Amino acid sequence: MKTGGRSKGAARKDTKEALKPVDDRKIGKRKVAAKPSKAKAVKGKKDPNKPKRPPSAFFVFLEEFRKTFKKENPNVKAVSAVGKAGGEKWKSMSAAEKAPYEAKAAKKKSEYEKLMNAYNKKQESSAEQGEEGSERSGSEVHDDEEESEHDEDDEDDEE
DNA sequence: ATAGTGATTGTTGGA
DNA sequence: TCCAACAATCACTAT
Repeated sequence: MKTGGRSKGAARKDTKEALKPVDDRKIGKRKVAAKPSKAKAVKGKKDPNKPKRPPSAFFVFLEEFRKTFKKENPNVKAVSAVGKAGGEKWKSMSAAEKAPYEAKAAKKKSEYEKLMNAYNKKQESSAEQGEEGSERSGSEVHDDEEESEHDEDDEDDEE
């Protein structure tokens, strides 16, 4: 039944280029700017619910890659080495290989949205409501391996 | 001693 | 629409 349910995926070829304004153009140093967090955070309020950005598929792959890389190169002590090697390999991987990583990344995003929801709710609700250590709610997530990834659309459309 | 840096790409959110 | 900053990691280095 994918004849009718073909909403996203194809038909976005035109915007594809538009969506990709930068291929590998150096916009500048993406280095993280000053981080007045820790030192300042100590004084300011702590945001235990502050959801950090979900790791992209690349990071998911990188995490595993790091282990392998370090395992074969225990002498390498440069994060840049793993990053470069990982990035190179990542580009070498096919969409099919990245699929599982992307799937995981997709899930991470789902959780991120959920965390954000709670984070927003908290902020909107009240600054303090007595949850500083009063986390006693059985909100155990069911980590079932039930992924509904059955939307394998076309993957051959890569010029 | 603390925290910032270096390098990778992707994702997300803001302007 | 587009850009910019940040996500992990780990040893080193600067103040």
